[in-house]
Amino acid sequence: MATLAISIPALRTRCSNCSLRELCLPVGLVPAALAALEAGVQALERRRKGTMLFRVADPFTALYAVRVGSFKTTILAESGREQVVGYHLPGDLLGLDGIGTERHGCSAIALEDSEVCPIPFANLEEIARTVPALQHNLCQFVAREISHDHGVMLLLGSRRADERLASFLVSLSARYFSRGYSSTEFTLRMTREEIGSYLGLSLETVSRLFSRFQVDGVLEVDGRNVRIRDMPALRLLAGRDA
Amino acid sequence: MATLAISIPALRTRCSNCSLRELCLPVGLVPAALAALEAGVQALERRRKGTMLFRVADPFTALYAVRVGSFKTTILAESGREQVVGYHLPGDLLGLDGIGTERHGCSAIALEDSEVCPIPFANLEEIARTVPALQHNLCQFVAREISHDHGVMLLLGSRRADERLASFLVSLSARYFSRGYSSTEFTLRMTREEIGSYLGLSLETVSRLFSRFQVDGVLEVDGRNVRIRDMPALRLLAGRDA
DNA sequence: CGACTAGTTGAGGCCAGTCAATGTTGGTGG
DNA sequence: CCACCAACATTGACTGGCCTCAACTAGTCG
Repeated sequence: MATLAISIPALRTRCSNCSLRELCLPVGLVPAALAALEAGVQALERRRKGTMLFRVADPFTALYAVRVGSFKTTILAESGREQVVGYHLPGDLLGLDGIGTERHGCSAIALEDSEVCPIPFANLEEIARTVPALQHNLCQFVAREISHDHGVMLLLGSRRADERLASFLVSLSARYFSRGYSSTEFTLRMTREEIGSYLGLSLETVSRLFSRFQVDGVLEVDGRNVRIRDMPALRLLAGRDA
Repeated sequence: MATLAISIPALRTRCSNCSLRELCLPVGLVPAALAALEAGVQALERRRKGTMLFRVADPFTALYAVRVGSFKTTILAESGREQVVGYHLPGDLLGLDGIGTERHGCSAIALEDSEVCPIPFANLEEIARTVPALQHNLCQFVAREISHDHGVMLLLGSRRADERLASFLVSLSARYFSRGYSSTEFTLRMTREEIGSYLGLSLETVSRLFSRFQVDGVLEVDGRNVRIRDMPALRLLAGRDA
């Protein structure tokens, strides 16, 4: 293609004009710091739907910022059973748990054709040495993941099935909203089985709940297209305890 | 007071001779870095059984290294329901999730009379700027917490009650062992209700399981004193899937 | 068109929660 | 010292929410 000469430089990551700047690692960095970060970030990488970005026990070399598309992260029990532990949208950072052990603790799989910015971790630490704000941001990102996981643990440990699904949808709604999309209408990128795995439920239970929510007038569901019709009711369900 | 002049230096934290050095933040630091870390660490703080070290939404100012005793960390659902999300032994770092939000995301409560080393976070970041190894260690600690939480999520999402309790005991056994204590005989510092809350089970179920494990010859249980009689069986139970 | 994947819905069973009674332990005050 | 109380723990009976198994439909792809 004649456009290739243009598209290659376009492929280079430019944190400074990235639309996700405010959601990603560069949050609040001054221009000089941004430039340093950019210098360490390589070209975008594409991943087709269903392919792996990294897998459990792979050596940890880089973090990945989701640019376009979405990913699930999964962990593997010794038994071979797999569980979804995360659902990642544009602006999210992937692979944070690898920092602790030098190896990835989970696998990341593209849920649709997607693009990520690989951020080599050695570079990142190097830059963080001279840019305290980046060091701070990095730690914050990692720590925020802990808070998030605690929320999921609360969900899995003490909520009923309908409350879990409601929480999942409310949280998803908020995440789409913060990315500039509709908070009431979106397309799920995961199967019922994957949602069930994430929420500690069987796929049949998830399916039944979608039906029930629709009958109750809380949702409009058409396959993976979801429209929230009664947000207060959904919030109530998500926030109440068992 | 004449003794005060003596007791104050005694109370000062000395990472360099701390018996927990290999489990705590100073892991692998060179002497010069250790000295810098020490300089920022304040006097030990004591907490009586049942008292709080910090509570949800408190401003985050410091990390705490457990020196003696044990703590539970709990989070609060909007409904007021409380769930235990962590069980912390000597050498563990408390409060990591506060880094992300400037406020503590959970409460820490002493399960027995305990002592902690408060590590002011502002100091820590300052030191980390000049001691890259410390910056690296800090990030690693935070990230390892994520891996740990993922393990708990797997437990809560896809394991049966007996598998959860077995996993809890195996993990506890390993943690005591790495601290130089017996891996087969220890005293639980949590009530059945707290264990249940951590594992997403009712206190009655936990109690019944302890009884069943005893009947099966896997454990010897006397209140909170536990002796593991058949470690392979316990591991088998912990590692198998539902 | 057949094979396959994803999703929906029904029937039945079991695991674990709830409710309740009782036992045990440790602390407190008369 | 003992009575009393509260917190913790154990055990039984019952129930119900969710899982499992299974059948059927719709959409997709070679």
